[in-house]
Amino acid sequence: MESSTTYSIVEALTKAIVEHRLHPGTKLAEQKLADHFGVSRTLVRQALFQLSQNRLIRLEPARGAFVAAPSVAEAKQVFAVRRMLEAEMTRAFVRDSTPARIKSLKEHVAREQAAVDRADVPGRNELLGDFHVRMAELMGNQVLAQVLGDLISRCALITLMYQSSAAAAHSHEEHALIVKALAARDEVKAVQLMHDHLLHVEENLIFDRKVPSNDISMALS
Amino acid sequence: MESSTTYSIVEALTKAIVEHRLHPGTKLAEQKLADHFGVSRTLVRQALFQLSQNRLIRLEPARGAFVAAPSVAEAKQVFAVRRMLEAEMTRAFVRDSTPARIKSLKEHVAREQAAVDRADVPGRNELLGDFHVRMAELMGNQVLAQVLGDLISRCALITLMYQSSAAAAHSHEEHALIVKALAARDEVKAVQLMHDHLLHVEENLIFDRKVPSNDISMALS
DNA sequence: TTCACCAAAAGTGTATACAGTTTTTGGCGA
DNA sequence: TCGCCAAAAACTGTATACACTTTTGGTGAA
Repeated sequence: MESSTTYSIVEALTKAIVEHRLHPGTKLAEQKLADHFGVSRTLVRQALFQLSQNRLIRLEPARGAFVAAPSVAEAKQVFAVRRMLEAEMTRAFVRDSTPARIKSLKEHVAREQAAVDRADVPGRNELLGDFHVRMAELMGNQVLAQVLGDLISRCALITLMYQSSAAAAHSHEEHALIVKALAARDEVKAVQLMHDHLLHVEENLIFDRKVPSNDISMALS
Repeated sequence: MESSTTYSIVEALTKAIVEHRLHPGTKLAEQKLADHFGVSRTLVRQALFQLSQNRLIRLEPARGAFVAAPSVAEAKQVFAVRRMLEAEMTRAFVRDSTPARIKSLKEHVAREQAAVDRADVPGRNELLGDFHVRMAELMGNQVLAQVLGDLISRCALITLMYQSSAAAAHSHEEHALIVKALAARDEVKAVQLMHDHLLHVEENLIFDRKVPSNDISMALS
């Protein structure tokens, strides 16, 4: 079960949504997607169902699939959960940190820096989210990494939609500070920095945008 | 999209798996399930896909669906994440606790007590898990409640499979102590109790069972 | 002009058909 | 008796068909 074709459709749509080629509210008609990908509606429906579980789209009974437009309230809730989870994750990270783990995080921050330097906005945004998933992975807890990954992809739409470029740069700086505290094994400081970092990201969201458009083929091609 | 029929199949299978009428490793053939529920394979496949996302079953390409048998390692990881999340949740709960919330938790614990008293094992087990979800819901954070609910249902198989009856009773007592600390607004103690509680649940799991059986119709009827 | 209404078009929800793969079975030979 | 292989059966993966619902577009009356 579970073909790679379905997965590739999920990937393509995810990318299109996260990169804003498909705007919130846009209807995703099954037959149009099926034609575009050259498959039957069956596979498209599987993909849409999975995307709905990822909260990237909304399924309305008998009406179809629409690109999600997460509410401000939902965004705040997601960030609240992330603060809970990541504060403790940071604490645990310090408690059994190793030179290899610190090194890996430092390398990640360096990649962020590179993306910022060359003004690679999509690359930078992806790396900024991955920083947090990376920490989870380094702790060797697959479940943690997956849960956190879900949360981050769940608010990916939000951050990418509402985060200013300046705020993104700020995020990168805070990552560097967090790694520094981790390297110093300063538990209290690291936890505090992580907590504040997530608070800052949330505070810097600008909830006042608007976007039209709805051409599926154009967005995907 | 998303019919209630699919949902009812998911419910029925979830119940059967969690209540151990379907044992880990049992194959769930689509046509047999379709016949049993009186629907086409289409709906069964949707249900199976959803169950695989809930980690209650495993989908193997071209081979089919099997009731999941979570590994010990995975169980430990799930509990680690729960400790992280719930420690902070408890902290947040104390910080803005209200008499109504405390009352609601006390009532829940009373229901647990009732289930224990009348030796209602399935009811007790469900309530023991719900205690934690209840806390999340009371905080008014839907996302938190959902994430925690997923984690709990994810290890439902484990706890229900490996938890001794004595350990379950112990869980109930610890819930009562946690509520007491919450009512007293003793943040440090409440967090400590919650942390230890989850540690105890994990420690009391007995990883040495075995089960055969594979008759789908019998398990579901 | 605006609104209500109805028929046609488009779209979703479920069942079924069919191709390709895996599992089972039965028989043959060592 | 056991292992091995091929044919059959069973099952999964994808496409298609069809019923039912929603949307659309236009017509007529207020």
